[in-house]
Amino acid sequence: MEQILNELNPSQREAVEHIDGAMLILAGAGSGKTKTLTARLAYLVGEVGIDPANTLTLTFTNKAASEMRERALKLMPTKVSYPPLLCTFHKFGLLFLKFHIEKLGRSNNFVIIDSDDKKRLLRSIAKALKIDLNLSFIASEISKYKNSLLTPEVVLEKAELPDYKKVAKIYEQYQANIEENNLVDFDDLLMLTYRILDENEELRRETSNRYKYIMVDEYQDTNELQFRLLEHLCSEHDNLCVVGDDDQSIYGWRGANIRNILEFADRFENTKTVKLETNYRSTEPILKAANALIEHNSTRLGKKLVSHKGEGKEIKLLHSLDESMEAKAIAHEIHDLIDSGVDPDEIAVLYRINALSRSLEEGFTKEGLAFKLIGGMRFYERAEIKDIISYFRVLANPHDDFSLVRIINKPKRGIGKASIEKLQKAAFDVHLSLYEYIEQSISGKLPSVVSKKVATALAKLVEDIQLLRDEAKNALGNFITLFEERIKLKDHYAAMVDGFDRILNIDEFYGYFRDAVMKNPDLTLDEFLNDISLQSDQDQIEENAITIMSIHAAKGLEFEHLFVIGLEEEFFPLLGEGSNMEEERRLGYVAITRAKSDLTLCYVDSRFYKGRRKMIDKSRFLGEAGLISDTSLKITKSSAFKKGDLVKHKIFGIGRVQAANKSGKEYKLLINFGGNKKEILSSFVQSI
DNA sequence: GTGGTCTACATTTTT
DNA sequence: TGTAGACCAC
Repeated sequence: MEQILNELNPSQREAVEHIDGAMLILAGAGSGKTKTLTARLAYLVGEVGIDPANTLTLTFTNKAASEMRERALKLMPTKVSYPPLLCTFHKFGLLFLKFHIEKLGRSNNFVIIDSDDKKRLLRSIAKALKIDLNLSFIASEISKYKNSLLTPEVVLEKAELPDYKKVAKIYEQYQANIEENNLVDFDDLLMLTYRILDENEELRRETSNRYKYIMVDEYQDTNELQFRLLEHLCSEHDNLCVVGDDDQSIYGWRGANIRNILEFADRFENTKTVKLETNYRSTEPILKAANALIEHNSTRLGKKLVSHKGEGKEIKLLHSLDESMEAKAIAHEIHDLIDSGVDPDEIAVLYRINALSRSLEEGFTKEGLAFKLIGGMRFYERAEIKDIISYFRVLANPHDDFSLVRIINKPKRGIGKASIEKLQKAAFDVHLSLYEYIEQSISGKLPSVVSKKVATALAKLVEDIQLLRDEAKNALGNFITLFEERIKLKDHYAAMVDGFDRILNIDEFYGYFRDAVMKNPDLTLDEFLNDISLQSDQDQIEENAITIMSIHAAKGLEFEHLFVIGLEEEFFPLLGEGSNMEEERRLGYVAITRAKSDLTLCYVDSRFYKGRRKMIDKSRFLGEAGLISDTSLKITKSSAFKKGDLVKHKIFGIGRVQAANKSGKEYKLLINFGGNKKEILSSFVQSI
C-alpha cells in the first residue's frame, strides 16, 4: 500500500487519503484521474479497513467501469472477500430495481428497452394520435422529463405550446404502455430507483448506510436526476467523493447539468476540494493552447494544466482547399508516420460532427490507408442483432408483445400489418397477451381472426417458440444450433443486398452467446438479455489501424499523434440554434488535450455539406488558442485570391475581387465593394 | 402483403 | 449528397 501512495503526487495523495465527508476532485485532462480514484478505493479497502461491500463507485460507461475495476483490483489486497460494487449508474439502477421494483407494484422480470425500441414505440403512438413531430425530439423531450422527475400528468398540465402539449400526450401513453408491458427504459432505471428511495425512508436509510463510501467518475456529466439520486444515497453520511472536470463537460445537450460540479461545494457542507493540475499526458505547446482556449470561458471553476512532460513540438496547422484535399494531405502525413515506425494505434483523427467522417473515409480508402471508424451504427442496434435479441426475449417471456411483433414476420411468414393489428385488437379485447391469444386461437379455444394461411404460419411459429423455450430451460449449450435450425434467420438475411455483412454480424453474435454460455454454463436467457441490454460496443474489435471518430467519442482517450479536422466557423464551433459557445469551447479543449505530443489542427476553405458546397472561415478557436495572431485577419497564401472571389473586409464589408497583383510578399487586390472599388492588401480581407 | 419509388431532411450519444 | 420513412402500385 505504501508503494501505491508513493507513486502519487502530493495532490493525488491528498485526495486518496481523505476519508470522510464530501470531496470534489477537480481533475484536469491527463492528470491521473483514474489512478487517483482507483488508488483511493484500494486505500479505503486495503488500508483503512472499510468493508468493500460498503463502497459504491459509479461511472457512465461500461468501459470506464471495467477499466477501473481491473486497476482497482490489482491494487487491492488479495484477501478481499467481496469485490466492491463498481458499475455504471444504469447498472446500479438495474440491480436496485431487481430487488425493489415490487415496491412500485411491478414485478422484477421487467425488460429493458433500448432507444431504438423506444423510438419504435413512440412512432406507433404518435401515429395513432395523428401527431406529426420529429421522433428524436419527442424521445429527448420525454427523456428530459424523466430526468427532471416530471410525471406525464404534470407535463400535460404545464405544457403551453401546442407542440409540447402533443409531446405530453405521447409521454402519457408511452409511459402507460411500457408499464403495462412491464418494460423499463434507460431513464427509468434511474428514475424508478430514485422514486423508490424517495418514497421509502426506511429503505433509503438502509441503502445509504450500506453504501457508506460513494465515488463518482466524470461528475461533470451528471444530470439533475443523478444528482438527486446521489443525494439520497449519501443522505446518511455525505461521504461522497466526486471526480470531474468542469472544462470537459460536453454533454449539456443530453441533460448533463454543469452546475452539479460548479456548485458542488455549496451543496455539501465542508467539501474538501482538491485540484489535480499536473498533466502527465501532453507536452507544453499542447497544454498552452488548451489553457489559452478554455480561458475564454467564463463559467468555470478555474484551473490551469501544467505539463509534466515539458517542451515539445509546436502545434501544426494544416490548411487545405477542400475536404478531399484535406483527407489526402492527412493520409500522406499518416503514411509518413507509419513508415517511420509509428504504431497506427497511436494515431487518430477527430471531428466535431460525424458527417465529416465521410470525406476521410473516402480519402483514406483511396490512399490505401486502413482505419477504424468509431461510432455510427452500434452492434446491438443493427436490425439483424435486434431481431435475434427480440426472439430471445420472446423465448424468455412470451408475453413480451413488443418483441413478438418485431419478429412475428421475420423471416417472412406472410403475416402482414393488417393481420397483426387484428390480432392485437382481439388480444386486447380479451385481456390476453398477444402470444396467449395466438396460442389459444390456434388450439380452438378462441375464434381465429386471421386467414387460414396466416393461422398456419402462426401455428408453426408457436410450435417453434415452445420447442425453443423447452430447450432453453434445459441447457443453452446447443441452443444456437437449434435456434438457427428452426428460425433460419440467416437465410432470411442472406437474400438481402448487404446480406454478407449481416451474416457476419449474426455469426459474431452467436459466437458471443456461445462464449457466454461456455463461461457460465448456468446462464439463463434472462440473465444474458439483461447483461447485453446495458452493454455498448465501445470496446471494438482490436485492429491495428488508425482511428477516426467524433470528439465526444474520444473523451477519455489519448493519442501520440492527433489530427482534428473541421476547425472552421460553423463546423467547430458548431453554430446554429441551440448552440452553446462555452460547450463548443470545452469540446475544443477536450479535442486538444487528447494529444500527447503531436497535434495537427486542420481547416479548409470550403466544405461540401448537406448537398451544397459552402465557403467557410477558419475557426475562432485557432485565434483563441493563440495559434494564429488574429482570426479576423486572414493570413493566407496570397495565391488563394483570384478574380471573381468574394471577400470580406472589416470596414468595407463584402466585395468581389476584380484583379490581383503581386505586391512584395503579398497580393494587392482590386475589390469592388458594392460599386465602390478599392485597392486592398490581401492580408486585410478574408475569403468567404 | 410485398417491393419499388419519391420526398423530406440532415449536431454531438451513453445507457 | 445520402438515407430513412412514407406512399403507392402490383
